[in-house]
Amino acid sequence: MATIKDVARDVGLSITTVSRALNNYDDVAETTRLRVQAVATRLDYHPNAAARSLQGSHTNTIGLVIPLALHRSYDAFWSEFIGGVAGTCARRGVDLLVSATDAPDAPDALEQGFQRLVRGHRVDGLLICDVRIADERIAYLQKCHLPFVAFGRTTGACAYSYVDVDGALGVARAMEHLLRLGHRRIAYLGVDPRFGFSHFRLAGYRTALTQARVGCDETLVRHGLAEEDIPAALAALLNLPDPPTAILAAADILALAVLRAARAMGRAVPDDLSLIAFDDTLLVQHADPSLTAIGQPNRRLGEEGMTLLLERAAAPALPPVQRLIAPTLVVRQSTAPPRP
Amino acid sequence: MATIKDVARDVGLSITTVSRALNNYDDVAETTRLRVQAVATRLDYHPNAAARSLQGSHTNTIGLVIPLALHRSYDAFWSEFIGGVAGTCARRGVDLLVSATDAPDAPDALEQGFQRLVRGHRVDGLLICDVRIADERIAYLQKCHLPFVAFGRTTGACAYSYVDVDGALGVARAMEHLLRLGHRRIAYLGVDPRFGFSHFRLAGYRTALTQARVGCDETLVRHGLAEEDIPAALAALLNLPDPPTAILAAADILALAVLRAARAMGRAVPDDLSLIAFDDTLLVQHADPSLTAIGQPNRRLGEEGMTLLLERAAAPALPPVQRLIAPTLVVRQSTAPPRP
DNA sequence: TTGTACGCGTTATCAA
DNA sequence: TTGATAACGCGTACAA
Repeated sequence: MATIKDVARDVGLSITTVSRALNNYDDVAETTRLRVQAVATRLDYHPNAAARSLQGSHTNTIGLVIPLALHRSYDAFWSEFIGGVAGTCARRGVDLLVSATDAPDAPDALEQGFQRLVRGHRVDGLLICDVRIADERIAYLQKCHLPFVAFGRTTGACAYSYVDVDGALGVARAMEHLLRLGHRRIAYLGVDPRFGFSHFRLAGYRTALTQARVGCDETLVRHGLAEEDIPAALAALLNLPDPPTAILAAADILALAVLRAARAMGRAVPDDLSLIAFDDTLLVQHADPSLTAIGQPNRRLGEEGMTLLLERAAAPALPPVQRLIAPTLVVRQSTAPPRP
Repeated sequence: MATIKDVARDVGLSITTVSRALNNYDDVAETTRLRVQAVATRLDYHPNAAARSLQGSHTNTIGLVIPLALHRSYDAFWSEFIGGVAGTCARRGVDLLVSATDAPDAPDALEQGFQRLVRGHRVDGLLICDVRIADERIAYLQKCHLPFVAFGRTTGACAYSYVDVDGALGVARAMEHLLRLGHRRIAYLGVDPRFGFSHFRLAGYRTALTQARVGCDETLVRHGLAEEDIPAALAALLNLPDPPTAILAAADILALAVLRAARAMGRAVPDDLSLIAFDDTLLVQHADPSLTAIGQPNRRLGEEGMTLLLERAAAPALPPVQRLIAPTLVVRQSTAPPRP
């Protein structure tokens, strides 16, 4: 592979001049620049990235930290998100280093690969995903003074940049839809609230009921659920003295499980029971009946996160930006007024 | 950030000794090694990756090239595949550089980012995805003498390493299942056969019929289809004088469209029409009736590809390995004997 | 067993 | 406008 030295020898100039010619310095004769460029092209010269980052102070590389055990690995979320991230990098000509590390609440999470990235000067900035409501990586990165953007947010107020879905707003819109239809007994089924997104969705549910002056009946709230817990949870809800007429399932997989369980129990959706899903995936769209759902723009989340990060990597002094993306409610066939 | 020089000064030894102590050379006193390690830890020293790759001849980094426009972005394929790739890298301590480039048949595909990786010495090896039946990247990489593994394969016989799904075998198993049920008129619906996977699935269909001495009726074959073409294609097939009794849809999205179109035309699956999908996604499993499908282990594909590549990056002289992964047929509710 | 000296490919500083 | 030289951090012949 040709180095700058080969080019210099071939064109009969010093290494210095070649470097400046190729980097568009303005103190080099135009004819010289042309000669140099011609030779560089002929020799198929490309600057060595390692030498560049060793000499300069930046690497032209950004790190993306994703969980090793991909939750939501069953749907298109990560495909779309990573597509957005990688596409943005490609357009800007930055390289993308992907590091899959253990879940951030694992005992030695900080010891994992992602520390290699920051301490080995591998990257100019980091986009960290799967942020938990308490996440020690935030403090660590702040201490390192490495530009970073979080996808997701902690609960504490803290001055760092993040992009996140406004889960509470999404839930609020869903609740508003149900309330307007006339529902007053609305149950909430969710996954582990230690996941940031789960936490904020649940919070949104409670807020929405309070603001609507309906009041939040905690017997209608079940979280920490997995798909297989749904039949029992639904049965318990429907056997209450004053059972819910609508259900908000804060993950698409849970919603589908509710649909199946309801059918097995002889309840029709939406006639006997309205149902809304969070996560507007193909699964939800293809269900029968198709489900009313809260959707988020996965690809755009990746794009926004990376755009924000690239700005900050270029100008680390920029103030933090905290951007909440509003989800959309898509009304389909699974919601209707409650039985009179 | 601490460099090796800081460690050397602090421990009162030369840079050389520190380097050897940390890299486990055996010509350094054990007590010295311990002292050095203690100081390195205390100073939070981590070797600079750029300096290492500049000095040595390798980068400890592997490149993954994915299409910029992710086909199959609607399902979990890329999530799972990338998860397998990234997990394997993480376990081996190699960094993963992801490059999203335009589709390989774009006019300037080779000019895209992925050339930066190979010519800028950014990586020790490359895993390229979305390989077409004719793909100029193969020849280019061979010329560069850069270790690489393809996910997917070209049609021409060529000595390079690849991992791919044995699409023909998958289809053969599906056909066998249908033939055993008694079907003789089996239609094939597929996407653009310029995609390698699509090409081999179609080939498997023809081979299976020939081997079963049923003969391949080309009027039952439609390819280059998208989801929206399905209603018309199905109508045309069912209006044939001797219509098919079973359909093999070589992509899950197509299969679901067939299911909907059949229902709209008043045909019951599987009573009037048997249906098999290729790609055993959640969508297919949750369909009603659930679909018999050919599945591939997406995560394992990523793991196998990266494992193969890491072997070759470590020992470039290793002979090429071409590994075909056998898909699995999962029989569900959408297949039954034809009406008598 | 340890230290000296050099080179990897590049850009920046300074002198010509 | 151009060139000689140093520096980035590390590994490694070779010498001590």
